[in-house]
Amino acid sequence: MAYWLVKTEPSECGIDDFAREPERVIPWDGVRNYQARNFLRAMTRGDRVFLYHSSCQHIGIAGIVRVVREAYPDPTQFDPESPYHDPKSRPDAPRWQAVDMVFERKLQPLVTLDTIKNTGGLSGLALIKRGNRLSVMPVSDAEWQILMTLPAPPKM
DNA sequence: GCCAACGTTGGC
DNA sequence: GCCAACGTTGGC
Repeated sequence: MAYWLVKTEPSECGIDDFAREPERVIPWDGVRNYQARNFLRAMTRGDRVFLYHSSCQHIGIAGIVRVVREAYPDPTQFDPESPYHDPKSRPDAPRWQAVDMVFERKLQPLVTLDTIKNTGGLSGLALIKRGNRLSVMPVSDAEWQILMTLPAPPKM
């Protein structure tokens, strides 16, 4: 089993969208970056995934979801109505993949970006590398353990 | 809203 | 294959 981190804007699909219907299977689609796609392909059933909220008021890791279906062709790439439509992708050679996720738990309080940046042992996280834009990335066992055992973020 | 950093595109 | 232009990401 492996660990991952995915970014999302909570206004699109945040941890509360998972928590609201804990049994619901939510497709993780719309990834349109090759490196991120390759990480999606590497996910296996049962992998745990940090859900990171970006571009919002409370930036940070807001919860954990779990992979329940491994990579399959992302249907949105073939849907002309979808904002993720990719006219260059062909059904016999799909470019993009999706996985399915379910809710596992929220992290309260959320692990803020500031905490992540200022905690030892996390400097290898792609999330905090300079200018990083990767929306799906691996998290090592050690990094996962650190993030799961963090004390409450320090008062500023 | 700003803007730095980045990935992709397309002309050559 | 190069690389400038462009659109997007994402923190601030």
